[in-house]
Amino acid sequence: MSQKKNITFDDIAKYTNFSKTTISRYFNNPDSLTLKNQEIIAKALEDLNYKENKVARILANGKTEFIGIIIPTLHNHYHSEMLNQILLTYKQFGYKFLVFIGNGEEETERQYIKELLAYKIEGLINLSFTISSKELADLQIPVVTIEREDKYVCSVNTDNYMGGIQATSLLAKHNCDILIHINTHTSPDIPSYGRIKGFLDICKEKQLNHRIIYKVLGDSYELMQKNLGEILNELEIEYAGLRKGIFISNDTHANVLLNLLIKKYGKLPDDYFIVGFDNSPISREAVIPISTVGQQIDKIAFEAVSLLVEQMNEQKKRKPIPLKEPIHKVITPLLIRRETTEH
Amino acid sequence: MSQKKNITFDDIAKYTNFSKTTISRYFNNPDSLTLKNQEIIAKALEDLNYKENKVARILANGKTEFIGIIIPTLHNHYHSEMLNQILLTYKQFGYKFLVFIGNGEEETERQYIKELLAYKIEGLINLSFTISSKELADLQIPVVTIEREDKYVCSVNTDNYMGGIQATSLLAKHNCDILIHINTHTSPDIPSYGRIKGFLDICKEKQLNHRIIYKVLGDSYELMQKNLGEILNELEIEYAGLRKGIFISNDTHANVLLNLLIKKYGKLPDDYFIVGFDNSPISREAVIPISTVGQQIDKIAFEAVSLLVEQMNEQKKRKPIPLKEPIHKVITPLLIRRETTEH
DNA sequence: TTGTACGCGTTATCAC
DNA sequence: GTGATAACGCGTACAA
Repeated sequence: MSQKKNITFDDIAKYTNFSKTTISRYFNNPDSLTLKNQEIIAKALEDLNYKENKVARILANGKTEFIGIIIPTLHNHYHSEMLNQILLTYKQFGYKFLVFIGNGEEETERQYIKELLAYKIEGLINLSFTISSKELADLQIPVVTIEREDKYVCSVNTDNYMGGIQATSLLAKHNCDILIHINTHTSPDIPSYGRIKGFLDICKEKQLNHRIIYKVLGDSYELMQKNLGEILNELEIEYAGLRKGIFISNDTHANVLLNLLIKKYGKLPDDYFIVGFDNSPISREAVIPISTVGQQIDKIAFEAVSLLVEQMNEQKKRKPIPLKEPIHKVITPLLIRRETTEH
Repeated sequence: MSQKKNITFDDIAKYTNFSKTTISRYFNNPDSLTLKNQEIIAKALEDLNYKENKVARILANGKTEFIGIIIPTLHNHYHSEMLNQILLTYKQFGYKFLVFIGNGEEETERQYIKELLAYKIEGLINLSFTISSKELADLQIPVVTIEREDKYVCSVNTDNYMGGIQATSLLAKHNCDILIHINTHTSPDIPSYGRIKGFLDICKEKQLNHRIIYKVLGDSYELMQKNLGEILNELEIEYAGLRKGIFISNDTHANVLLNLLIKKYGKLPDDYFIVGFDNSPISREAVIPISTVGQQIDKIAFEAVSLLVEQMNEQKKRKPIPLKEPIHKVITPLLIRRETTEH
């Protein structure tokens, strides 16, 4: 009925008395046609209401312009904003994104990667942490990881070490008697380990009294409250009367800690100084705006796609020269001072 | 060099002395082969390290299994969580998602849709509000919209009217002297208009003293603070000494309002009752957990994809029967009582 | 159960 | 500047 078949180059060729080849050239190298003929074809496209079919083009020239993304989740602001910024690069680079949520399930993610390869993605951006960089490197397509183990593949990461230094230095500047870092145990292979190292290095360099509390705080708000409540009780006893500088794993945790203090004291006590990490919305939206170390997500995303595009372009050459060593880019974080350190 | 060409059905056919057809059948209808031959082919796939090429399959059978998504932004929790839940449906339905961030730019979004059509998406999910449902209906592919004007296309929306009723009833139950709804002006075509209507209907039904304040609160935290500060000042004067029940457009705004009150009084005054909307993380993470109306994002996402899948399946039949009328599904919101109403 | 031949809608190569 | 023809890799009547 009205379900007329799609218009193809053949139809246009017949309609205009050109050959398919010429129609193709109209799209890919219009200058090789006379202006007049360009107009004729342009009109034919209008008349017949032609719609391009990039699937056929892919099969013919092998370029999908697809980038695959594996991301563990979108539940937290960091990940959703990163995806946001990655997707926005379409405007600059023209690559389309096929997105999968990995959820930390290794076998599932392996399956997703297989599916992505079946769709002939030209490159992969991986934010998930389950699959080793060795395995990713074996995929034989350009790969860029963000903020995860990256020994064998290209990556873009925040300069976590610098972040740790910034946060710790800020606390040190306030003459805290004890500097405390609250975090989970982290492997030195993971970029975020740098935060711990930065904290330790500054403390040692300045010979500051310090302590690291390793604890898994949990996924739910209730668990975080419980666990941080316990930590807080301990700190209150152990360091009563001392100026406490606390550098905590992220802003969500910082906010929980802050709320516990506010509930107990009605305000942030003068002997507490808190710095979070991420510059996530909660850090501004908290009752008392929280000082934090901001990751430049837009830059990270842009660099990741750039790095991938470079490699994908290399792949398209007749004799691609593979990278000898993976490239690791590092983006400086920004220290943001708010009221939890400047009261 | 090591860049040997991709293995195709032809290679496997030669290797196994079957025909291409048989190899194809191995994938699409394995039971039509003897078990022994299945094993032979399976082994050959291993030996040659075959990787499937779905692009070629698309060209041959026309099924891309692509769904396009246009989403205005991922900056707020509602949108990123919706995308999250939509992407997760891959496990159930197998459709892959091509995602574009529209950013509210009409012409850009039109461009994105064109690109999606060129990749032969089988259906489109639109969360953006710029392009009219009339225009979307003309695309000639199944479309489902979420929480936007939907006159001419299928949609899934929260039952905003019910949400308005829930929030207002909760405030009414607390014997507020004045019920206030703070929102931006909303067209009756938009689902969220139901919140306003629900508020009004309950107020009229119960003959409650009420007022709606229409105001654009702004995008930045600072602007919201300023605008809500002004509104609050006015309320404090106008309704001094009265029990004020405030139903406000969303949890972010509710939190700003709450923080303003806490800063002024050190606690939430007894004569204030606040209900937000969305059940976004901030509503639990606020100093005083905020009562809110929670949208069931997981259900909305699932229903949206289901609805789309049904239509896409219909399209694949020999004689697709188009829907006479667009289907509009409605998901009930959940009232969540927290401390801003239960103090 | 298996094979032959052709189609899907482009691009690439080589002619003219 | 333009055209004929062969890829690209798989699905599918139809035939055997």
